[in-house]
Amino acid sequence: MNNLSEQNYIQQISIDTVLFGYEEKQLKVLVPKLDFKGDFWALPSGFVYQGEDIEQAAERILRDRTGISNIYLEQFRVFGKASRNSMEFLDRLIELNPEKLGEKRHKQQEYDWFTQRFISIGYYALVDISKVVPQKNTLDESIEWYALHELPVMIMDHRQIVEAALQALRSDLDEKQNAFNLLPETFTMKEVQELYETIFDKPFVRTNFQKMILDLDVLERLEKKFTGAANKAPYLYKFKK
Amino acid sequence: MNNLSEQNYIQQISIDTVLFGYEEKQLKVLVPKLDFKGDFWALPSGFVYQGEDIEQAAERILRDRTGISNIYLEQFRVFGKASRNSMEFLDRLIELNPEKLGEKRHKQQEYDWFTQRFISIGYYALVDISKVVPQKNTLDESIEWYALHELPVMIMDHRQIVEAALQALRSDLDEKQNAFNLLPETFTMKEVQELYETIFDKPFVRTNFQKMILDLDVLERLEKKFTGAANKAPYLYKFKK
DNA sequence: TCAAAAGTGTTCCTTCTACACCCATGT
DNA sequence: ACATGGGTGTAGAAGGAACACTTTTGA
Repeated sequence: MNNLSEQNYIQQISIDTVLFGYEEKQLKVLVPKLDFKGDFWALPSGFVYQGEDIEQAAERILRDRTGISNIYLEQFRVFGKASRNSMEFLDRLIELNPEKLGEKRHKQQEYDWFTQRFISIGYYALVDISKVVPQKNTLDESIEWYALHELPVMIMDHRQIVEAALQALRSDLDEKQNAFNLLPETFTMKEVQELYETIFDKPFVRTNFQKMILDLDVLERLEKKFTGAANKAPYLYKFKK
Repeated sequence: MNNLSEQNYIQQISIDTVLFGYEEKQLKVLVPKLDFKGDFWALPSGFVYQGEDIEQAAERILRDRTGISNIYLEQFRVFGKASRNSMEFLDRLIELNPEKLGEKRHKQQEYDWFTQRFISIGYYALVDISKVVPQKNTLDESIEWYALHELPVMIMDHRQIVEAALQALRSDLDEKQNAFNLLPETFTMKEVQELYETIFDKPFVRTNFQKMILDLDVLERLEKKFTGAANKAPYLYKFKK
């Protein structure tokens, strides 16, 4: 990778993405860990090329980490405090990794690039977690799904960004009916209910929930799913796209 | 004013503001007209200083045109298409104003600054229109309130920005109860109803509207307002801040 | 035939809508 | 007194919550 400041990026704008997945009755967020000493976790982020729509940039950033195109995306907020830069984080990174991050000339340029004040555009994304094979990029030591309640401590304001993304998801859900993007192709009503209960962190009454969802008229009923359990087989549904 | 590119602005980021006012049962938007030949209207816009929060920038831009601080502001969307630049507009401006916009050296720098691709952060703002004395800045020929349905043709995508702002206002209104920012300190229930009818472009039933608004529990009832008309005097209300 | 879970129907209650009614005001 | 517009109460409709009932499945 060339020096970042030489690449054709727009200055001082970053994209931060919060990719939500759903598994084992938990909302999860994909978080890479940086390949440096010191345990640094950071949301999948990146910059915008001069010739690129911001939405394309967000798609690209997520495609690089998931291998998936056409991820469901929503822009939810811009984080634009003047104090918003990564100097503190970078200084600590350098302090803990003196061998990797020497004082060479081009490193200084990278430092200058990264420590600028950045205005970050926040996107959240929803994906069928089973479709994702998380991909490390060159700076990652690892990349993992973390349950919302077990998120690692992240750099800068990334924790608040996740929180804001969750709020946005909750308030978008009724209108956009986008939660189904977190489920596989087909699913049972019980799975939908558990998903909603997870997102809103509250229980729903089974029978009323079923009516409420079916009244949305966005699901198509398929064949029954025989699980082998000694009870009535539930219908499978799929989301009418 | 110095050359823009020499000022301490963040590159390629602009703030576009849609300032709503309310008067004569109409929603109005404050739109300056540029002091050049050719009838160019543009939303109040500006750039972000390096040491400035984006919210501060939006406040500053509106304060410069209205003289008012503490305007009610909501960030509503980022416009970030790669094709989003003002080259077409600027070329026409220069073509029509050759005497003002010669080919001097520093003009070229201005040209280069302005024709960059810009990512614009959209804010809408709500204000008591009677408090505003619109202020031209150095580039304005005029600055006027235009009713939503009588907006002049604006440059670039500014018309779509207004449209998006209006959508955002409508969808925020229930949750944020921010419409009262468009009214004076005190107002009657009828005025509130007319405002809502204007914003949503649909009628409300008087008696039910009154109950609905009072149930919000955000208004304080004051003394009656005697208009001199031969009918019961309505109460005045003010917004519990 | 039983337990467990899924699907449907029914009752009850809250909320919303339409409208009747009364109240205040100046002529 | 009465015309006009403002404020409140109420009956009916609609929608949501709670729960009873039926169906399906494998043991």
